[in-house]
Amino acid sequence: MAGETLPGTETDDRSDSIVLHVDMDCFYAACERLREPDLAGEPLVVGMGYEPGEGHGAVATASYEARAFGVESAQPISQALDRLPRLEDIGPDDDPEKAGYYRPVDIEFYKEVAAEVKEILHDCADVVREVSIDEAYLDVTDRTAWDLVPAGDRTLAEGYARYVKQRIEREVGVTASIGVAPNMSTAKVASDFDKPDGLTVVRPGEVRDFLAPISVHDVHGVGPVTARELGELGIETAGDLADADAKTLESRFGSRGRELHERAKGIDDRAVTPTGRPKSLSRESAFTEPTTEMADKQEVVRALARDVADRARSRGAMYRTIGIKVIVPPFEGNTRARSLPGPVDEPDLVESVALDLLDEFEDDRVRKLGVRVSNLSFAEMDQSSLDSWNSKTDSENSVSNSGGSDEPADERSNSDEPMSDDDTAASAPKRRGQSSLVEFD
DNA sequence: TCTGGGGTCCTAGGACCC
DNA sequence: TCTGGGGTCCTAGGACCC
Repeated sequence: MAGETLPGTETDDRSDSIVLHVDMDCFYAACERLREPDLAGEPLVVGMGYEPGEGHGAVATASYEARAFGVESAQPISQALDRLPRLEDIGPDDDPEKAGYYRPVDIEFYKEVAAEVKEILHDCADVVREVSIDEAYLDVTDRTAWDLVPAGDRTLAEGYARYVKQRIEREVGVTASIGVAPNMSTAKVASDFDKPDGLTVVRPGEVRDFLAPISVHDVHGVGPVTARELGELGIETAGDLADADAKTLESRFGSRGRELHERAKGIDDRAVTPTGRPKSLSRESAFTEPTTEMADKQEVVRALARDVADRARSRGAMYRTIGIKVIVPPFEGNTRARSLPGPVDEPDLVESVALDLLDEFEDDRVRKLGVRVSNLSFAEMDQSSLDSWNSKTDSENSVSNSGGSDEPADERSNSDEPMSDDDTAASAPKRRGQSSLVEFD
């Protein structure tokens, strides 16, 4: 039989993996400061809807200086302005030290900066899973080791992570926090442990002790609902969760319960896999004021449908399911969807199906509408054409295509992609809807 | 925290098939 | 046709993440 089964007591040889979780610090704000260095050290809020008369919108990223005033990610912009007025808006008697700078989300620019960071990440690891514009997992097992450096008590892995961190800062000019651990979920918690500009290393033997004092709120996959329910069971920390009865958790939370239990114990044998293709594409938009006007709703749905269809086409995606989302006050969501016999790329159909589904909500007051295509399939495109739509026009993440399909086979890591044969963003993106990825951190 | 936008995954019920 | 079980697909909703 094949060797390799011999020595370890562990059955799973992933337990000595080295995973980095790289999490950019206040990424949008950092990007703004890159092109506007005077913003350094100032309270800075990046978001939408802060201009007088705009009224609705939310904070995408607040710098730490702004957070000191109580401004937080995802906060309604009105609340942010209450806590930290814009410098432009304060009166002569107000203290300018208690006001801040606001900038609109400019996702295209952030993607450019992110692309520079990713280039470094791909250079530093064989497998990179990009989670979002500002976050990625790296499997660096083959690039470094858990061994201690010769005359010290630090690991080689720590040195390697420091090297990645420094390259990002030196070559791009923004900072990242990095968590190093034997698995993804622990690395994730570790990167969060010492933000900003942090580096936290959790060695294989230390995982459980490291996690134990962490609040369940900070366990990946635990949101407000689960945290509350766990609280009712007397489970407040990851340690409590790790010690909890597996059966109880599973009966109460289903398969997620088991997963959370494992995570809390520091067990996570998922391999770091490259970013896959998207499963759905959607676009949504909120009304300034909830409306019952069918004509208004239809107009919005038409625009969203066109946008989504454009985006699907530029990504080479065909869709089999078309759906809408209708949010009615206070904040109740409704979804409707229709599947087609086979995958299509037909913008007119997206529009007509979406409008059709909207009819059911003719009489409802509507706060927000969305259009979505899912059940995606991708025409075979060779990597170079993927890269070219990636680097020009239509706005999409240069992020998500780096993975092949699901087959692990195809190594494409060698040839540094022909990315740069980019023929100048020729056709101007017509009306690129300000997509706005929020960055929480 | 009265609430912006773009995603993922899971569950549960019903239809339908064998 | 009163009646068991397994599988798959579809829709809707919910929790969560960034």
